[in-house]
Amino acid sequence: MATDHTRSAILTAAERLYADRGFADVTLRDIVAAADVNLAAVNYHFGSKDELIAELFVTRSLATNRERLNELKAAEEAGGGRADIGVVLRALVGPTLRGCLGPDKQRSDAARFMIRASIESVPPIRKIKNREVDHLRKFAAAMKRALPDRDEVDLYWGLHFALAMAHQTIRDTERLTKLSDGKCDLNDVDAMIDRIVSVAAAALTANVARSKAGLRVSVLSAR
Amino acid sequence: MATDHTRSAILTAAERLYADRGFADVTLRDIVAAADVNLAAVNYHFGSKDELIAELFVTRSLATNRERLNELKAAEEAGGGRADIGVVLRALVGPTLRGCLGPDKQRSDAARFMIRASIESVPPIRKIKNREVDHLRKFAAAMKRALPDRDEVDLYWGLHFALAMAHQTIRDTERLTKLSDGKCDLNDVDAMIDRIVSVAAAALTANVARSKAGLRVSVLSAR
DNA sequence: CATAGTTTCATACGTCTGTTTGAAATGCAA
DNA sequence: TTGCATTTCAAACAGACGTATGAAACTATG
Repeated sequence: MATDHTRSAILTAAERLYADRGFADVTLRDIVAAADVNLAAVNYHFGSKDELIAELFVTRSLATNRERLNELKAAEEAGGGRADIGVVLRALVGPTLRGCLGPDKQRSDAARFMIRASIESVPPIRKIKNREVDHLRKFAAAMKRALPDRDEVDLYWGLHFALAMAHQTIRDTERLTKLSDGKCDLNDVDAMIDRIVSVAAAALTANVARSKAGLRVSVLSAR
Repeated sequence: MATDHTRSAILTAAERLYADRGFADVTLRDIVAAADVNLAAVNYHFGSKDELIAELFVTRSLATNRERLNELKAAEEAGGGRADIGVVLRALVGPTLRGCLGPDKQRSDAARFMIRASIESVPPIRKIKNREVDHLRKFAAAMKRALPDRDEVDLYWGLHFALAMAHQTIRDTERLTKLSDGKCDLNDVDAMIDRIVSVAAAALTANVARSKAGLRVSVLSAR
């Protein structure tokens, strides 16, 4: 009651299980067993399984977005209303990557839960997820401020690619580890963030002098 | 019998449904309804649901890998045993991207099925998927031949990022379309492949003159 | 045509799912 | 304590799932 122990035990257990095993493989009975509460407690406290998932998602979604925007805002204020493109991208992918791969177990569950949610499309989440676009628009705007001369479409692609690299890196660490025989160090989170940000930033800045057509042709001609 | 109509109808319907809606949401009853065959036909022809999925995956996996390797081989032979890095990356991501987003409906189902399979980790597939690493090793080797001076670890990351951008682009076309208000054209598949390949290639070549440390610091200092 | 082998079909089985129920337990105010 | 509201609990529910069964329909060989 005071802290509603049962309720939060369910949330914690559910988040961890969903993060570890995905939505499809986890049943309410798994969750209540992990939380050590009665089966009916879920429906009593949350109404339904879907509402439990939805609550988990909105909570974490708001937290992630807040963290990203704080980092962005701090950077832009420090730069007098404009931040370097690398810093903008870092604010975008940093929180999630640090969360997923950092040492904090609770944060890791939370971040990995969000990755699952962004991949496995479960009905209660799908409805809410549209808001994410509004959130990303703020980053697109910051990127535009960082690179005012850059074609808008390039910026959207850059943002898209940055998120793609971050998500795939979290989701499929196993394959990269195997492929590289462990040479790609996935424990050094900061180095990894640097790598992703620098690739995305390079894609947006390296050839700003060249024309778009020139870039295209140089690749096309290699076919 | 002659063509085993029932068997192939099941395969076709299953592939389309799994591609559209994912593994979790599709039941055998959905599949047999779409294929217009009897429920028991699945177990009669394939043994079990898992074996059906496995057959689907193995078939498509082999086909994709063959297509990629053909493209790589042709390019390397044309270049006297060595292909430009852009061409190697194109052979890696091209077949899947063209398959998923191209006009051919059957191919699109097949490619999108493979994307689902690479994301939603269902037991019958997980076991087989380890072979993919062996397949990717061949591309890592080709990349090494294209860029012999480049640090091995950078190449693995580059390969990883190229696949990441390709997969995310296929999986989440909706978000990018919304974010860009339709300005990012996802129908022009070739332009999209160019974009992904050029970003990945740029990440691997643009700063070959600079030291790795230099690149890192330039980004780190922007924090 | 008759017969053996293959394929289809309706139907049912057992299990697992999310949800509901009504009683028991608990906490707290008067 | 008594009384009332909240929370827990064991048990059961209806429905959906993958799978199994045995009879019917079909195909093709002798």
